[in-house]
Amino acid sequence: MSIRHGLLALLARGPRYGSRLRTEFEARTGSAWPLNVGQVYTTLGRLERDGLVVQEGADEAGHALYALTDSGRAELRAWYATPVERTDLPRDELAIKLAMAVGAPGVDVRAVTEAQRRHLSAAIHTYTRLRAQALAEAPAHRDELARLFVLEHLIFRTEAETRWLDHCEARLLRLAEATAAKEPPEEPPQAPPIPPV
Amino acid sequence: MSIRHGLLALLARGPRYGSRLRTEFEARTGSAWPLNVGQVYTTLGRLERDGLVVQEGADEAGHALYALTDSGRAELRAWYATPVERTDLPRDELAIKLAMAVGAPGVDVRAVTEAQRRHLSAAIHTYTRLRAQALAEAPAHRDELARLFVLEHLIFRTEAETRWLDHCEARLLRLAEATAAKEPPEEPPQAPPIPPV
DNA sequence: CGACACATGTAACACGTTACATGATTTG
DNA sequence: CAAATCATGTAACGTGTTACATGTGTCG
Repeated sequence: MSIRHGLLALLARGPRYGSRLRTEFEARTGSAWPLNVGQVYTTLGRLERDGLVVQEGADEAGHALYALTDSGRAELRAWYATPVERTDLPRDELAIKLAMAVGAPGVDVRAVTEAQRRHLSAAIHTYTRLRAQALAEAPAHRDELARLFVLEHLIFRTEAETRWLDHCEARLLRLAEATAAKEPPEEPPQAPPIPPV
Repeated sequence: MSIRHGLLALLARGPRYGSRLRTEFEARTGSAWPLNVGQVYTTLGRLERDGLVVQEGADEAGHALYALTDSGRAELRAWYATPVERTDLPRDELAIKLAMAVGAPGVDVRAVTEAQRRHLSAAIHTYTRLRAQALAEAPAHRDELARLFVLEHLIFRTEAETRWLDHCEARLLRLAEATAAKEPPEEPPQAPPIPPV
């Protein structure tokens, strides 16, 4: 639902045509998440279907303009006002991969984390370079600032992921040492209950 | 694609039936990302369609068993060996929301971050409570450990998001003070070029 | 004129998700 | 026996995504 709301947000500045929405979207997200042009039109179609947007009139240049409806404005207001729920975060692939790797037959958890860590390192490097460059040229207004925020979001997230990997490895090491003497039992008799979240 | 690979990973321990796969999946992800049973069957169907899995034989109890094919094993090996690419991370809704909120008409960025921060706070609280409880009862093996990792992943990520919000607010404040004297220009003449990532 | 970029769609598909429809088995 | 639970599907939909088909300018 990110694209839907992103487009609504851009339309809040006034009517826009499809191609321009793509440009502005990427200007703010800094091409961290590139947006296919076709996607804009399909999404606009669905927004129109749901009554959040109407196609009305045209540009001086003849571009087909889309504008918010009252419902659209209401939806947008609600989006800003409501925090992103913990429950609608998408599944994190890395977390799932590691969760599955623990104790899996023929899987070297260390190799998995190692490979991922290298990748994260490279990513951090790229991000910080971009950030320095973004900061150099006056992080003044609007789009530049938005782009900087997105970039820093990626940096914070990547750093956290790196620290998490370290943490997991450390715990695995400690556990391996602790159970070095007595051979660990192969299979627990029953699956333990799942704690509610 | 997380579910596909998650199921493949679980099948690496041996043939399983659908309902059991769901139980084991949630046992490892700690119900952070609950999995509808129906989803297991639809996904198994698609895995079978793609030749990564075959339905073969039955349980003593008559449960229909699914097993990995060679392709399935290869796919799984590739999954573990390849790091999660930066480019296939899903769009982050919070990042997009903030990027859109910057300088948006009639939007109080501060209110947005404030609401989100409250939510993150509550989440951290819940997570750490669960974590303490998980650590208390011997974080011994397999599923328990996996669940702990997932939980800690959520904690690290949430903390990072909180710090990021702080960071954004601080920057906004500084910027507001700096431009308090001279009124900021409303619209930059041209959209700046998008830096490659 | 030909190449290129811009602008607008649309068709097709993948995955995730839920709701519903059935059997079979257990248990009060 | 009735109710609850387990197990297995399937139908239907939503979003995201890409590939393709055009038209319309512009510029060398």
